[in-house]
Amino acid sequence: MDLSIGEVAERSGLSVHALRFYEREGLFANPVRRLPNGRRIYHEEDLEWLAICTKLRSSGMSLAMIRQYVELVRQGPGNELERLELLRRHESDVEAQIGELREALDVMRHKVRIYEDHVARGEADRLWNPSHRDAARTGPHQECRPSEGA
Amino acid sequence: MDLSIGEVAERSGLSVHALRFYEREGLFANPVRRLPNGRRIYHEEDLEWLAICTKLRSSGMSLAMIRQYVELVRQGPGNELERLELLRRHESDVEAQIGELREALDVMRHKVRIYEDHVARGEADRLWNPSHRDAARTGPHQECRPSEGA
DNA sequence: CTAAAAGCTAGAGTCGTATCTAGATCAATG
DNA sequence: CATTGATCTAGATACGACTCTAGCTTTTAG
Repeated sequence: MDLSIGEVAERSGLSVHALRFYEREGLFANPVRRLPNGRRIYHEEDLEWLAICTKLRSSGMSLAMIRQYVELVRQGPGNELERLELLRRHESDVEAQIGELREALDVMRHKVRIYEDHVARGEADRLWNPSHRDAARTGPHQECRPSEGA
Repeated sequence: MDLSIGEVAERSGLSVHALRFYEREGLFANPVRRLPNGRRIYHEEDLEWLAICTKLRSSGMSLAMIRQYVELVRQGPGNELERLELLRRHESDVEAQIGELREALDVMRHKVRIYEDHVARGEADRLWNPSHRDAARTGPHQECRPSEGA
């Protein structure tokens, strides 16, 4: 029924340190209660909440933003539009992130293909080496140009 | 022809501080030369290289990994397979990142839809508020469950 | 000629997100 | 009962990636 910090750490994947840290940072939806001896007690709902937090974290939501969200939730009903706005804001952040990643991926795939071609043809050593700038002028330079990559 | 650190900063989007920092960290493909008075001089190739670096950075490649790559490039021809391996490694990192982001996006879209529905129906205040745990037992709880989100 | 702007170095500070340490207490086990 | 392990607090430390400061020299504009 009641969970110790150690159990929650194990089941949430967060360290006990991180759990105490999250608590100090005000990231728990409901306040963490204590046993008479001062030890923290958690419940299943806390684990569920932590699962949400780690999902949001994994999408790059900052602890500060999670805290804003938690604060809205703790204020109780009536601010759903604000919560919605916050989520939508992060949603578009994540979409932008994905866009950037995909772009970088394209660049890298292009690089990889160039290397593969040249390695396959045994011509690898004709790739431009930017530390020998001359090569860029005298030989073919398939490297280190923004259009082609290094 | 020759570019000052200020010009490079402006055109690369990096600060002059960051440029000096990158240099200390060994992230330049060719060593940064100096004028007799000690000032750094850069060239177009450096800008091109920086553009690549910022692209890699934007996909989350660490400076350490960029440095590894630079070192391979500086060693000259012969290690193309290592470069390839490094790029492929990061490529799959990025793919994994995109996967995580998409997952988180799904979760959030689900949350957003729940909020929208309830707000639209004027039933927003029946969403579960995790700081009043009773509500989770007495009323309908469409919130803060890992399956449904908060 | 002077004042502002740009550059230099070495090193300190910042921010976010944890993680670890020391020293104390409490709980469970042989 | 004594050890071991879990927990507590407060505060220190780490790490990545910058960012800024102080104090000095050089360049440029008026």
